[in-house]
Amino acid sequence: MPKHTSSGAPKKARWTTEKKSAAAKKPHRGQGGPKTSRPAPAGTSHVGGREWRAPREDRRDDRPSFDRRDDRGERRSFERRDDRGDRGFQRRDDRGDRGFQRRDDRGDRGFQRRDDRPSFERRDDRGERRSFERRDDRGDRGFQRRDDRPSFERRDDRGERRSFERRDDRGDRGFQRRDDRPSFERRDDRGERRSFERRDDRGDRGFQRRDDRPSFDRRDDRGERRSFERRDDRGDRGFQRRDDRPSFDRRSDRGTDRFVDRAPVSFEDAEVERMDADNWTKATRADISDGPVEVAADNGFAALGLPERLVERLAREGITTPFPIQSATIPDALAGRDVLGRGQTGSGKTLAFGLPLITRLLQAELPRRPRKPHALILTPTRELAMQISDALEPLVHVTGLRHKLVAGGLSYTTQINALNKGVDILIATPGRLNDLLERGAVEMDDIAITVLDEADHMAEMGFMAEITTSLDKIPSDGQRLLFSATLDRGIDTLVEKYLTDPVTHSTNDATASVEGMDHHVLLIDPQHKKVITAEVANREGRTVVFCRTKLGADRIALQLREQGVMAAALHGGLNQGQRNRVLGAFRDGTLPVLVATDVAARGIHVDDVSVVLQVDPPADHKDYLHRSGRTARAGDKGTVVTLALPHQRKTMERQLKDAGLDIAPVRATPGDATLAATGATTPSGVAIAEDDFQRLIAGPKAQRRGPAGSRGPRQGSRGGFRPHHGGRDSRSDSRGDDRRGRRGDRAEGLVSRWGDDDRSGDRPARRGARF
DNA sequence: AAAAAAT
Repeated sequence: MPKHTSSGAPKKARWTTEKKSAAAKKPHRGQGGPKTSRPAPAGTSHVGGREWRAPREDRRDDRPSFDRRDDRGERRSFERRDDRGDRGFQRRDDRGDRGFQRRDDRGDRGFQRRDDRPSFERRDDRGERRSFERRDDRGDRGFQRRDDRPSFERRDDRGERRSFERRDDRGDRGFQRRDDRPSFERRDDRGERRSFERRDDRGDRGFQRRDDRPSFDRRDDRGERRSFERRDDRGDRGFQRRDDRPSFDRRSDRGTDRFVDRAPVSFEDAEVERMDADNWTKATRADISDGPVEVAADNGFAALGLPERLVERLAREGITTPFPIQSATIPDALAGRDVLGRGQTGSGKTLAFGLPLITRLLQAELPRRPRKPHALILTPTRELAMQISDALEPLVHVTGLRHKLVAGGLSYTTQINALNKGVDILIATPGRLNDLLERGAVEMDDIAITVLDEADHMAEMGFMAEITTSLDKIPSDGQRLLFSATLDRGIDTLVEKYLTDPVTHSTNDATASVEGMDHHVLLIDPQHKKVITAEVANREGRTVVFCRTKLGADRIALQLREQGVMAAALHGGLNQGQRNRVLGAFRDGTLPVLVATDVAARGIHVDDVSVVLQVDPPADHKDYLHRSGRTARAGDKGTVVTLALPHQRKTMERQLKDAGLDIAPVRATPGDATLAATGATTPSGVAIAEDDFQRLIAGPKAQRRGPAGSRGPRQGSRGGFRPHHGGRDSRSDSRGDDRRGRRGDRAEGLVSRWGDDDRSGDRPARRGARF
């Protein structure tokens, strides 16, 4: 029915394609139009006036695992108990609260929920309530899973057994889960410890908390000091665990055996690695103890109607003049309108949606409620989610709001705990978000603002089903912001389904982003690819090499190292710890060449990438623009080199045209002048020692024990990776009081350095670029 | 093909 909910645009090409493929995979389910009717009035401020959605049924059914845990209380520490009692009450309140409204609401949501459960009623209800998409989605997912999985080789192996049961009785999952996840318990332990530590910290932070103590909790969520304390605690925790539940330890150890090919063999190693990964947002805490900052009378952000606190915080970093995309979208977004924003790569889209989002939440003064965030920012990759989280952190911080990063590869515990405590802004990747939704750890009832970053990418096949799963749970009267450097028709389905009377802001043409760049398309012979790649990559400054596959990335990185160019691969086949370390090292400057799949194609900001080298041509012109956009950020210069084999020439020419570039491919051979013109030089040819490389990207366990194979001679705690103390380079920190000093010390790991260098005020050239 | 959840 509601096919014409929103403005015009009746094209359904994408939809059809998607439908087709879904139907092909899952023949038993019919097709249906997009559901979600959006009765919502357009363009009004929803946030303030919005009623709280009646949550739903008792959680008990939905989240057996939690209840179970509660029941099991024995092991719980004291803190835990307090915690529990606390939570118990809250929950009950919640429930009671809902009592009345729930009924109204039930038709709406209560049932949906039930669908997730294995119960019978569900079937009855489902037919109607359930959107078709949802079903397709589900079937789809089942299939996709299988197809998709191969790439996650490891998981495949691991999941083998499970996949059986899983698939057949997905609804049953609740039960299996119980058996399956001993590790949660362990994590519970971790959680406990944290609350312990928290206490110690409390005194520490008394000051900042006065307002409504966002900092305390937020920090807690982020585990900021964890890396710090962890060290002291480590042994401790080990013991506790052993005493408490040896059986679980054993089990999980067994579990990690499946990671045969990887360094961490023990559970502890894996866990430490996880924690490390989860740890890296932490270093970016803003320091609010700094004195007030002059906000110039002509501050452009103030003029846009943003609150003083935000304006001041931005000014503190030298950000006083909004970029075009920001000037264009912020007023409309502040007014509560749905926005489609297209701004060139590196043009500050994060702030364009981040600032109005924060502002509106601030104005709305929504009560913070467990598991019910008020805003959601969805991104296609974990790294991007982290980057956004870090970029917004200081702004969220000064407004007393809380945000939380919810993404795969990071600990569930911190995420769930944070959600339970109440979070305003959720920054998420689709998979983990859906996971947490299924677990009942997060609910969308109170989401008032939704942002889709890289929206066109999210609208592509592989993502669509997953994001609609989440988006369908969001009240339809909220505000929605879709952003990307390339917004094409692919997003029509999304726009139609989820946006109401959107305003489109397109600053420049999508191709304007390429202006600061030199583009070279080199026609080469296959046998020269390896050498030419090395020559182009061997230069001053940072280089990002893009290739099509994960194996390709690994191989090319290896080949580069063999030729004397220090390079490391970044792709989704690595665990999060590895991903973080590699990207951290690249941001850091310790790794000059990053060889990445398209995981790094969008949104990732690294300063001073001088060259983007595309060893494999991009899939389409949009990818060309996004990949290229890793260089020449925020007005900087950059070079883009694309290698094309003879048979790829035509494709490349078309892409260049579509991208609006007037570039002709030129022939190139190793050592040739064309190459030199791009800054290429001949590498030493002396292979980089594997040890040196490993040290560069080694995880914390390698620090303690050495690499998996040669774990004999100890390499001191200063293996280059984690200069825990000292080793602080001179970068950054235009403002440094003792507090920052402390933070710097403990945040020195490569991993936890995200926005750090970006954030320093002494790099005017790139000011604001990280946003 | 990649990405996004894997206890």
